[in-house]
Amino acid sequence: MDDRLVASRNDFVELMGRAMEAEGMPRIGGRIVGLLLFEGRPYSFSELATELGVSRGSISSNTRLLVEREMIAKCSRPGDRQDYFRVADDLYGDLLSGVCRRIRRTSGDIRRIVGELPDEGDTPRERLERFADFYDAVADGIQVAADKVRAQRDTAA
Amino acid sequence: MDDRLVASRNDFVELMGRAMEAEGMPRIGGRIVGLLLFEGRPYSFSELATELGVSRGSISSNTRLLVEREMIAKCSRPGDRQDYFRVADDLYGDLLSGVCRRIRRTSGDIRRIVGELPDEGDTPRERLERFADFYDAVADGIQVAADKVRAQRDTAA
DNA sequence: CATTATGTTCAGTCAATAATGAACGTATGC
DNA sequence: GCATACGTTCATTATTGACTGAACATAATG
Repeated sequence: MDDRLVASRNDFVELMGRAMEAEGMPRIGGRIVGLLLFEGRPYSFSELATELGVSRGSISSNTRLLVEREMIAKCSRPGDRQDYFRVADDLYGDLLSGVCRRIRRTSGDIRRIVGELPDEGDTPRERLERFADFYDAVADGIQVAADKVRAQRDTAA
Repeated sequence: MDDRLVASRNDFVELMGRAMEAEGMPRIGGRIVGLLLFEGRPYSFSELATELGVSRGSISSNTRLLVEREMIAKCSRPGDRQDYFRVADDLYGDLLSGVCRRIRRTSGDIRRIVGELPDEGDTPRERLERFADFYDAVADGIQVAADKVRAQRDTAA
């Protein structure tokens, strides 16, 4: 393979690793997604381990995590015992939905706390409600974006 | 202070601590913001340390970080040497702008890598461009939300 | 049945970084 | 000038969580 292409690929894989890390997930998870995205074809379990130079244990736990979050999908091939992985059909939409869910969980937590505030006295009820509203507004916005992405994909297909 | 109110406050402070941690910032930073938001009044440097039960060193580094990110603001009082802190006027908008900036940086990184791909041959150019487009679309959406939040605040005031 | 391929689990290691607290510089008030 | 209050810095400690690799379970293959 072209040297420059390899260099680009490594850059991209590392970039995705760091981006994933910033989202609070293991770096290797991002590397896996990056590799699959860059190459645009399924990779086998062992291929992932050798290509990324990480332990099989890491591949096992990270692919499981990524499949759970629907960022990649497991697929198999007739006459081949290995597990293969590819990027999920709706990777973009699912990325957004995940962010969305996290935000809504936080807003829900805030509202739960507000609900337990004493009724009388000087409480921060209104301030906290506005804060929760803010979170929900952001989640709404992202949800719209996710729907848009899905619509676009469905039209293209 | 009412016991239940104290309990709620601790819950909220801890919630903000964890939320901030999820955003890749120190937990204490979130606790500071949570306390200021809940109480709705400025707190002095020492108050923050004693109230949150953390070292003065932590208060120093975390308030600096939060001021840099414009999530809180330093304010002073005539005839008082202490530093006081309050939530920033545009906390919400700045939170969103921060997220936005991070996303655009990633999309820029992707486009830089795409720009260095060899011209000919089978390259993932189009795939990666679509990925960068996705990131930008999300950033656009968040930017809109941030503007909306600012507009709302300016009307209310 | 022995061997090999495959993926999982988990105890231990390692690295990143948050938090502490003592030492320090500076300013204030007595 | 002395004592005190305030905030910063930085070396050290503690914590967290990713990663490894060996042991394991399972299934295919000859």
